[in-house]
Amino acid sequence: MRIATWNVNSLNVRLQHVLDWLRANPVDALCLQELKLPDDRFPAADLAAAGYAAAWAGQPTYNGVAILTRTETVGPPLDVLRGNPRFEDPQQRLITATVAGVRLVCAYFPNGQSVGSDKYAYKLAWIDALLGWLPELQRAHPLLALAGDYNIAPEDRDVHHPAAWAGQVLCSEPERERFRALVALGLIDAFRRFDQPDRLFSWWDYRALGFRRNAGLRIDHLLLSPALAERAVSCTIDKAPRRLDKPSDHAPVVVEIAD
DNA sequence: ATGGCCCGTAGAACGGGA
Repeated sequence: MRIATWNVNSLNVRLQHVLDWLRANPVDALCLQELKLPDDRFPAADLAAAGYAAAWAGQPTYNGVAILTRTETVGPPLDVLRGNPRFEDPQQRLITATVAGVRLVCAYFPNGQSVGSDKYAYKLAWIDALLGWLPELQRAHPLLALAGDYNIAPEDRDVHHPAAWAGQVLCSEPERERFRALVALGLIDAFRRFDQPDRLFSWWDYRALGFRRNAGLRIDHLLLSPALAERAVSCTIDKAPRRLDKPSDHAPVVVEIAD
């Protein structure tokens, strides 16, 4: 099966890009972040017509996450859970479902704005709460995937200009420590299991010709439990949608898992 | 050198993103 994650920066604006991408890349599960629409405006009918069922958690203006599943191959998302049961949060940033036996967590980590800000403190607390919840999930689900926009570039090689980003939000040591804490729980960064080109990122700033200059960061990740990681056969970042008119600033990340 | 865009809500700018 193939699992993908993509921050679409408004599903309303990007619906056609998602439909086009799914037609060309009929993954079995697609995690979406930054829907930026309330639940009653989620385009379930358009996705169903394209062969995808969905579970979503939206809100007006900000955040919002969804898990799409290819009905023909894996059926609808099962046992859907919104949010983290250990963290009361009005911001819709987490949705979990079972897809073909895999417990799939779709996450939109907080951005954090700037180191030392209130939003940064919220980011760290949010991640700590996720770290608190994951062991329970791991015990119940040997096949576990944590997919999404982490808003963390784990290492300097995930940053186009490490010196300029040193200590800044997305690259600060407390954030990177938490990424390593996720790995220390026993989760594996699917992307780094394989040979990858240098300077391949998943996000590029809209400003200053960021994509043209490849001024990007790798902040969208798929962490897999060992039982899943040992079955992974590839992990790729698809830059093609970033070249379209009115693109999302993020590219999809795809992992293929052997049967 | 600096800052450079995009989205939603609004009904003009502004908060937020990263």
